[in-house]
Amino acid sequence: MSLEEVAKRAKVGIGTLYRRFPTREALLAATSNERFLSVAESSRGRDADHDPGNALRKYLEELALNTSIYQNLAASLGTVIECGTPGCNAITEEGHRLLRRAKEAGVIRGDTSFDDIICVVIAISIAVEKDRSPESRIAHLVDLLLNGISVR
Amino acid sequence: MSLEEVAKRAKVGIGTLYRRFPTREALLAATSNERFLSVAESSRGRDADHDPGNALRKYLEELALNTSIYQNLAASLGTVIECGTPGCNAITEEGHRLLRRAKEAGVIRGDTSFDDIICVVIAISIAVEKDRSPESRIAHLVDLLLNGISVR
DNA sequence: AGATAAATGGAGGATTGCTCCACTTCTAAT
DNA sequence: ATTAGAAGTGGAGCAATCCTCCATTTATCT
Repeated sequence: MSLEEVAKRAKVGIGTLYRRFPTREALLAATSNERFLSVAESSRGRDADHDPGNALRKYLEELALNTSIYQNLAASLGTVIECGTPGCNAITEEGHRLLRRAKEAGVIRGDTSFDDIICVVIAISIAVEKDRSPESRIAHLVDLLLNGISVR
Repeated sequence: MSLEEVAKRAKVGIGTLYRRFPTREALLAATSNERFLSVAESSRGRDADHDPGNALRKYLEELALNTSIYQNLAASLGTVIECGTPGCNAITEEGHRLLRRAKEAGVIRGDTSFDDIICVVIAISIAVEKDRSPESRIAHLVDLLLNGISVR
């Protein structure tokens, strides 16, 4: 979808669109803001049950699901997530928090970074972007991330 | 890099470029053909030592490394790899073979598909695309894929 | 040589991104 | 109510790129 088309549908001029959202990423971030806020919020609620491993798993699944909804969001997630909207900040903070707690609880390897995780969420989102109901595939891929493909 | 620029540097007209490589992916595939052939070949040689787990690991590392070399190849790897050049076919066949052997040897989960693996190779390649010497980061991410982020 | 086939180059239409500035609307001070 | 200045808006238009189409050149065959 071209930005001219976006402007037309929003019934504003292309100049106005560019002033409000200087980059495509800014527009995507704004579009996903509430969605991201709600992912972060429901994750915060879940953590109350003191199961850091499961909380992390659910967070990853929901983030991947919400990232795969808008075409082309997945590929730019790395940039989008750094653009400072409340939703992006909430997602980032919550991710770091979950990772820290999971490490403290000893259920996650110490050498795992938030970047590692975002990298895999991007991959999962790209992979399922065209699926109609991607939930089960996402669950499978998140499971691969958590447990690896090796037999235990 | 625009395709006009590619044509100019190759000293052919833009029409000729398009006839020989109808899509960007075809051009990328042709560019990477020898590289992919050599990855597949060295992987075949390695398998002689009857360590399927290690052979798979090396294959993944080399594929990710060679995919991250050309800017923008990573994001289209899924399409590129299906385009039928000898290199792409060799990579695909070798990947399936390694996966089958590793499963037979009981070192890889049965529910892991070749698509799952390409998906993660894409992610890894995108993540390290801008790194100067990505080898160690690739090794880390491949290790995450193989062993998961959970503590064992 | 002449006819036919194959390959080539690049002009040009279409799309999209993005800037710039003439114009409109709002704000607030008198 | 008037008006000067600030803030906001719209869209014309340039630049970049993609890709098609066909006049021309080059190769091949008899």
